[in-house]
Amino acid sequence: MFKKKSDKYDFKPIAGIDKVVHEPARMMIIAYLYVVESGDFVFLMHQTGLTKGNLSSHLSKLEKAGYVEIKKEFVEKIPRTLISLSSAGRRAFEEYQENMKDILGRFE
Amino acid sequence: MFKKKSDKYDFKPIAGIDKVVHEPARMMIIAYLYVVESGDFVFLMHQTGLTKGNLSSHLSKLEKAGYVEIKKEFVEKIPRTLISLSSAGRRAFEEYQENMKDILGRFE
DNA sequence: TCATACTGGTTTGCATTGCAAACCTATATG
DNA sequence: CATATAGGTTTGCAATGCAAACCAGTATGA
Repeated sequence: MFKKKSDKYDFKPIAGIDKVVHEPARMMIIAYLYVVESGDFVFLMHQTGLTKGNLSSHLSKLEKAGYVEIKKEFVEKIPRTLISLSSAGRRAFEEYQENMKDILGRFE
Repeated sequence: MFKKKSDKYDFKPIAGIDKVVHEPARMMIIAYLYVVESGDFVFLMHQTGLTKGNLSSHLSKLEKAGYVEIKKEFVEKIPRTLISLSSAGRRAFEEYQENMKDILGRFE
């Protein structure tokens, strides 16, 4: 997304940051999924500290962006929502990291 | 803001990110002011690519947070708005950088 | 001289968020 | 069978980001 050899004092690229990832609540979700590969709804709720309503809507947003895959399965008649990062989500998060590091690196 | 020796897989601190700095438009503004010490309204408008309405409201928000100081002076009868980062703003930005680097550093 | 345009902003209005409370459905429990 | 609990989704609201509309002062020009 950013140019490789960007002008050190051109900060306009900051405006192009991926807001789906940038939002802290979603960043937490993505960060967890990035390291654990897959987690269920309740796990994510506890790890992130988000309320369930909040978590639910952020997951919807991530799903609409194509960043997570949501599979609902039944375990002993109890529904279980399994969430995992899609390859697009993984890529988006890695790009986000690069962009942020690029920006932050300019102040050293 | 974050603990020094944070658990590598505890991402809750992400939720504590300073949203005043985190918002891309304001991050641009702060980034410029961080390196140039002081700039006027028109300069910031061009450097950030923000519309003036947008810039104006973000500056108000930064001022209310105590992150910038705004001085209005007259130069040859023409009003000139000079904006500079306050020490609190400078500190906030540095803390933000540390926090983000801490987080991003966990995925290497 | 009065209108017209430009510069430098601020305010207003709207569409989009993030958030939690309220709600829904299904299973367990007294 | 009432009531609680688990696992989510939907609803309602307050706060945001954004640009269009507005406003004041200065220069231009017929």
